[in-house]
Amino acid sequence: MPDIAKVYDAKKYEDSIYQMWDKLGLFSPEIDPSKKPFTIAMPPPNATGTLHLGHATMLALEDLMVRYKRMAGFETLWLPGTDHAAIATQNKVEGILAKEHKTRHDLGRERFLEKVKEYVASSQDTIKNQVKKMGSSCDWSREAYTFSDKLSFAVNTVFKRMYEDGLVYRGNRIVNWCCRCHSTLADDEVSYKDENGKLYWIKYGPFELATTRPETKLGDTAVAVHPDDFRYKNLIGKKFNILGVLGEFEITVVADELVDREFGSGAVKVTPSHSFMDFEIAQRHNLPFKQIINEEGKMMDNCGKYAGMTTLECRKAIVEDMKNMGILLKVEDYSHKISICYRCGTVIEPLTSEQWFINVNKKLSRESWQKKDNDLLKDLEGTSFSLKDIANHVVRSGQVKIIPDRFNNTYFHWMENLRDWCISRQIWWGHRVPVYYCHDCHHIMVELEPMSVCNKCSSVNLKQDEDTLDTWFSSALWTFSTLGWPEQTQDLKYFHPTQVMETGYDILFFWVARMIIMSTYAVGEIPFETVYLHGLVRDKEGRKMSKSLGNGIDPLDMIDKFGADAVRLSLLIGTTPGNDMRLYEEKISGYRNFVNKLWNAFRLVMMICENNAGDSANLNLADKWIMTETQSLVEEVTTMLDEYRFSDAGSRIYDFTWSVFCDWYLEISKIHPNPAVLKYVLDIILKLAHPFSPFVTEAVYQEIQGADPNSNILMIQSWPKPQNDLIFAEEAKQMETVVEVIKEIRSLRVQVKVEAVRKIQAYIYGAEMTTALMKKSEVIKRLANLSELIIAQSGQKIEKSISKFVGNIEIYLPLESLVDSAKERLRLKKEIERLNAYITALQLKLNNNDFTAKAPAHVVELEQQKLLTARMELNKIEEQLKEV
RNA sequence: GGACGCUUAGCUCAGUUGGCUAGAGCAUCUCGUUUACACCGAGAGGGUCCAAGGUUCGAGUCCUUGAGCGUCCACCA
Repeated sequence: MPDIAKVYDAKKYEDSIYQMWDKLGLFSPEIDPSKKPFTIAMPPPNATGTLHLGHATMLALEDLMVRYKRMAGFETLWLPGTDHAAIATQNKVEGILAKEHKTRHDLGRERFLEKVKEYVASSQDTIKNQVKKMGSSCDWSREAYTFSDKLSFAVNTVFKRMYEDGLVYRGNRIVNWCCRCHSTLADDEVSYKDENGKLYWIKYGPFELATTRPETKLGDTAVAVHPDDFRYKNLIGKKFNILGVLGEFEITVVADELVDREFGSGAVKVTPSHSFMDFEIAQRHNLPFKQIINEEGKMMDNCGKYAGMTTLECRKAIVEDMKNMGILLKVEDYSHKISICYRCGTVIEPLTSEQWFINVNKKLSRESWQKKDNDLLKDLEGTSFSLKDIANHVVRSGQVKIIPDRFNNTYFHWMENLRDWCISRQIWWGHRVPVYYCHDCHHIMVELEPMSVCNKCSSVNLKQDEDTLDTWFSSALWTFSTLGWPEQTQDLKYFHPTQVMETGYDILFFWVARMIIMSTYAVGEIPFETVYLHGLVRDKEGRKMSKSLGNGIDPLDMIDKFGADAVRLSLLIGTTPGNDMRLYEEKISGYRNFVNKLWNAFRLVMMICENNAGDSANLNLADKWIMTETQSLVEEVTTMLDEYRFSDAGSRIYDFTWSVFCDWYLEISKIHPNPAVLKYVLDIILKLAHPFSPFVTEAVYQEIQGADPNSNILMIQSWPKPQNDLIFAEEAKQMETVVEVIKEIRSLRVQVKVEAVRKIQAYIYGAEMTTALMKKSEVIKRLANLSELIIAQSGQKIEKSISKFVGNIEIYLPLESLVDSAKERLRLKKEIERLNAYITALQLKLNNNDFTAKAPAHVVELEQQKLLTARMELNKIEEQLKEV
């Protein structure tokens, strides 16, 4: 073996192995109706992004599932792609322009978009190559991009259909406005942060009331109180002239349940145009709307001397003026949460604006939902349903299963409280709203393709809507737009609905929920059967990784340092769905060690096989044991993978490989080699481990085959099945005893401080295990470092020795010179003490009639067995104590 | 204000319908280079499983309450 390195060199293998798989076209499935498909639509990373640990986690998990299913015989499609990431990308390019002291307005819409396109094109390959670095076996021939012509067509198609169904509408309503991004945001694109602000108490006509935003007073049109609030009952319905900083203005007093009597004075000033709650109250009570803040976040012309100020400047000025007028009663410290933009952190300005919305409550008929012959509406009563109803139903009825299931509640809660989804954005980078306005006849047209002539009056004086669509609108179509929809392609028919959607729980709402809404509506199918949610990767202290903290780990650095397999394993093992995980270098290096262990196991197997002829027919005790262990390994790992218990499956393989195969079977093989068995077990390990660590397993698989021109590829081998004819329960048990005996001798040696190099004698009285022990006497001798081993069924106690009893088996190490009788007696007494406590506990349990009557028979039997064994050991020790 | 999660060895975490003298990796200590691997081997120490109640023959596991930490959601101006 001179040519195979002692240390596995990930760099030497990973890229070339990936290229080999790719070149052979192994990532692309065939459409084969005789086989079941397994499909995952990869959550598309931002086209201009770089790989972070969230991506790495996602890729490791999905590649694991996909590789497993591929080997298990499914036609497996993992469809990759990128997202145009409207706001995020536009912000990036604007940032670049800012360095040249330019804004997008300096360039104009067209040139700016050119620039973004260029930028995307130049950076798109980066993320793609990084995805490949992880070993992702995704089908690049079907790669998609949310802003490609095909997917844009799908976007327009859905928009048009929704418009025709009355689900998309244009309305002047209150929206979240980010002044920096200069755009609306959906409700869930708003984050919150704590702020230590002030609560201002104002004299307000007959009221005294508290507000955090005195500047909005300029837009007040009402005061609201709780309908049952006796303090204000006689004021309800009346109108008052309020003294304000710009003179008097009129308000109406309305009663609304939304008002909290406990807060402040129980009276709220109502600013319909700049507060969600106030907007709702105003709508209910037909109150006038008065917009005072514009889209730049500045006070409008109707604000007199305050016009042109930012809201904060205005707040300062108004507070000062109110103080001077004597209508500011007091100012209290007040900490509360303010809403900020999730992209840039700017404070959100709620304002009313003309926007496009998706109506989530409008009901459509049963027929319009049932587009396909499937179970979509199964067990659903009623004749018409809203987007919300159906999205709720498919999860409630179990058609879409969320792992872990506690996220069901979160999902339902969100869905039930969902308000109409504002989908128009005032940024330029994104799918332009496919609506055209005729300036001559005022006809409004929703079109799939760009149009230039009014289809009603033939005027060419048309203008397309300036706005673009929320980036999540296009990603919501991801599972089907990527398969060719609205065309009824073979891909769509075969691969949709997809089987698994794997993503972080942080985008359950942004994305997962919206995919369910869009797929059920547009295709009439659920988008996926199972949602597997992974947690966030945190640092060793449990903190979020961030640039400012400098605690981020770059997965690419880690791949460079430890190899992709090690990175994958560190993200797969020791983690549970839906829970955050911690990652740090020591963890990754630990799995790098495992990868190397596997590599060296292969080297040893090769060495042994080179020097020994195969003798597969004749299985010895150890062979039968490892065969038996291997069968249960296969069975358990398969079950765990089927149950999405990836961490369990991974650690099971890890433990078997290291602690069973390497520590025992390989050591035994140095004495009693059986090449056929060695190769068989190694082959199983490679197959089972392949979905977790594809590179090293494939590298080994290829090395084993050497220069064979017809060599096989591990990636497409069949997943192993447990073979009943290779299970030898009796022999496995015997071998376990042999292992235990060796462990005990080793332990005894250290206890009495026999130098490691010194070979000693041992007597073993094996009782019913004698034959088995004899068969493996050579192994015991070598692994326990013995000079001489005497095995008998039974015999005399050996004086001046240290002893240990494994059930009925007696072990003596005659070490006259080393045995300190006093110490040995003490050791034995301690053993007796421990055993006595144990036996007492067991007896107590077994003497309890309730236990024997109520516990299952096998549990009782197990406890009895334990007692029997403990008693045997106790007897032996007590006898031995006399000899010392 | 609601909902959820976490709390198990010094550290990071497993522990699947209750059956556990509670496990792993890292770290620590002792010893070690015989045909793979020092990215290694052998052995050892280390835990009232957050607290208090309850259900049960039996609780790390189920229920109730509480504490600490964390996350998400919501129209408290």
